[in-house]
Amino acid sequence: MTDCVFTERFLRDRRGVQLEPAERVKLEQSISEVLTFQPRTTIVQAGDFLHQSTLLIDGLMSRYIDDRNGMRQLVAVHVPGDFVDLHAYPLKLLDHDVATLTAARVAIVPHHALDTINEEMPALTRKLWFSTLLDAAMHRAWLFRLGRLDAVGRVAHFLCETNIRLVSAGLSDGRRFAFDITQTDLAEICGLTNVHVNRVMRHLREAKLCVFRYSLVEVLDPDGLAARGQFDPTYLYISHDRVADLSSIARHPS
Amino acid sequence: MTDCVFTERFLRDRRGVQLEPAERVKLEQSISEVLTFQPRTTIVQAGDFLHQSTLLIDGLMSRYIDDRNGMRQLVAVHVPGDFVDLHAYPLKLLDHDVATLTAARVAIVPHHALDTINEEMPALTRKLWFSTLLDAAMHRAWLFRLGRLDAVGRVAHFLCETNIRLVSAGLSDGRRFAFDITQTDLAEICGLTNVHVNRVMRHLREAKLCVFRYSLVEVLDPDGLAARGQFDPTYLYISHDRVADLSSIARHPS
DNA sequence: CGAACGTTTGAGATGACTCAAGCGTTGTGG
DNA sequence: CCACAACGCTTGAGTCATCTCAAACGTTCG
Repeated sequence: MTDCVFTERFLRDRRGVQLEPAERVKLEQSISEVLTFQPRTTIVQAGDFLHQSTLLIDGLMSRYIDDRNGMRQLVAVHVPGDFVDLHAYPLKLLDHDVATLTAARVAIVPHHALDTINEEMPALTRKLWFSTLLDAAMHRAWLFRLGRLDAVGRVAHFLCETNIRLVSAGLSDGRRFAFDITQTDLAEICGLTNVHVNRVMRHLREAKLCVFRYSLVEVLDPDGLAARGQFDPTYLYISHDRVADLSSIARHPS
Repeated sequence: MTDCVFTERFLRDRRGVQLEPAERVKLEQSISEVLTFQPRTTIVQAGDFLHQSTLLIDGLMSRYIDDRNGMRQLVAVHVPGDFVDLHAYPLKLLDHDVATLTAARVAIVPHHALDTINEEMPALTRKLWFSTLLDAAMHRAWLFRLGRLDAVGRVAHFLCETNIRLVSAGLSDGRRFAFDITQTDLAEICGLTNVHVNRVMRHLREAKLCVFRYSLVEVLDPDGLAARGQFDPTYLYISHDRVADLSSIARHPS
């Protein structure tokens, strides 16, 4: 019996797509190897033809698009449990780069294994499909953030999103979480300059909403931060019962 | 033999996912009805539980998120051939609204028909999956646009994208296309105010890059417009041979 | 200890916004 | 057929959020 340690966090707490035990075993058996990468390592370049996808086990990863002048826009940040580039399975090549932010441990899933799942396990296929659409839903929330929020709102919204995702992954207690990225990363996420992100962080600190220092995010006022960022977690498709837990965790952190 | 008039444009010219005749027939047979909507009609509200998806046959549609103050951010614009809310099949409920921009004719595909495809036609399922990931790739291009381009660049980028998509759909000759949306729509797409979009359009006109008037977009200088918007169409996954056609069409419009 | 990197602050420039008004076009009812 | 309302487009003036450039400071690591 396979020990399902690698896929443990995949689709955890997501509405209506809990994996059946057999599905989880199948997925675990689809892993060909487990690799460790250094921080800031590019693992996929835009345009590469891919024969495998990457499930993040530990650490943080990003996906990004660079412009002609070396400016960078992050289009996703990935936390443990995310199937980072599963979309490369139907797409075959990507329109963006994929890199680690921190040191990261990942499970490699060859596309021929996904072919087998696609042929033989339609229900699991639909759950994998769901997981790529969760990323698309996050893209849309990011579009809202960039298009309609001011600088403080954008950072607040992003921090709320990350907090909830990390609670789901068991890596935040709803009030504090380790988050080893720089203010420049935050700028590339929120479409701002690093200088302005610094001023935004000071504002959030002085407003007693959130402190981010020494790679640690402390959410002082979850409701206030969510209000400032107009954050509504519906798009994360967290199970209803789990959402209730999250609010209570945020009020009474362990 | 079913006449495949409704799905004709679906995945047309997309790299590596041409539909087999049997797949096209299956898809066509999955359509339960064909409906016509007035302009500016909301057809799905965020949070609705959905049992069907919508394939756009004629007209323009949009997907959008509204903020707390009535500001709106469009997250997608759909052209004929787009399977507008296919992602509702795995997701079951959406995180955003869906509405027509112009009058629109759509084909309705019940989810139980997609269940059959999911169970019996894994190759077609993967192509449907691909089509939802194409939308995700467009989301990412939009994130780049909002995060890293200035106002003129954002509008230029969007017009380039729309031009290429409409060429693929057979609705642009690469130089001119009918596009019945307002400057306020353009503002909600590009994260700007309608007043500023007006100034941007004047700039594009005076720079002899593009004129948008009377619901008609005229691309005066395709290469110049693409350069101004840092537009690279790779993310649209257009077939290679077709891309060559497009460039030549742009140079010698029919 | 020095180099590299990330954070913080200041001053000045600028792109986009807000508010306000006028204009053009379209559709409708008297 | 005209009048008017509704809507979208255009322009101007002034404000403000964010950017740019520059320098200093703190932290980490070899």
